[in-house]
Amino acid sequence: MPASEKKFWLLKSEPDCYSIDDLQRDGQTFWSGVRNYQARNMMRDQMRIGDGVLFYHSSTEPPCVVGLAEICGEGYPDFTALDPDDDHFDPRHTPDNPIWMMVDVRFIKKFAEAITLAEIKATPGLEAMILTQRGSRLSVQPVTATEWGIVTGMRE
DNA sequence: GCCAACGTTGGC
DNA sequence: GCCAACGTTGGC
Repeated sequence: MPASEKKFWLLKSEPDCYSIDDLQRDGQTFWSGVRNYQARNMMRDQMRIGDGVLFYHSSTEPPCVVGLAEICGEGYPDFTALDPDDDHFDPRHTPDNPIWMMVDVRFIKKFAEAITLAEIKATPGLEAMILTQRGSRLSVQPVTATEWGIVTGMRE
């Protein structure tokens, strides 16, 4: 796709649940279990194959961006919502009326040294990143092309 | 483990 | 449709 159409995202995951090492091992995965409407809407309406992804580990010490990935499959119903035994089961979600969506994500690289949240907060140009905003809990966040350039440039 | 911030739920 | 109560997230 033309560079101007490429979008960028930050995806949070608790590494105990699914880490960058898991993604490196698997090559690609489905980004299931998102149960927030704002995040759902972005996955359903805006993510396109080839979009860039900052892979972020949350609830770690320190929390950090640990590598890069890309969108390799566009929004489709999250089948984990159908499974009563799954933590993310939602009885309102049915095959005919799906509520929750997921995308596919492909591994690109793991940083030799993770970029900590503190480092990001201290970097000029990243003051407006959603990640650095107080109280920001969104697990799927848009990242501007400028922010993407600055963050990825920190480990080149 | 604490707790601020936020999203969701449900009574009215 | 308001809003208090509740549950969750996630940095610290």
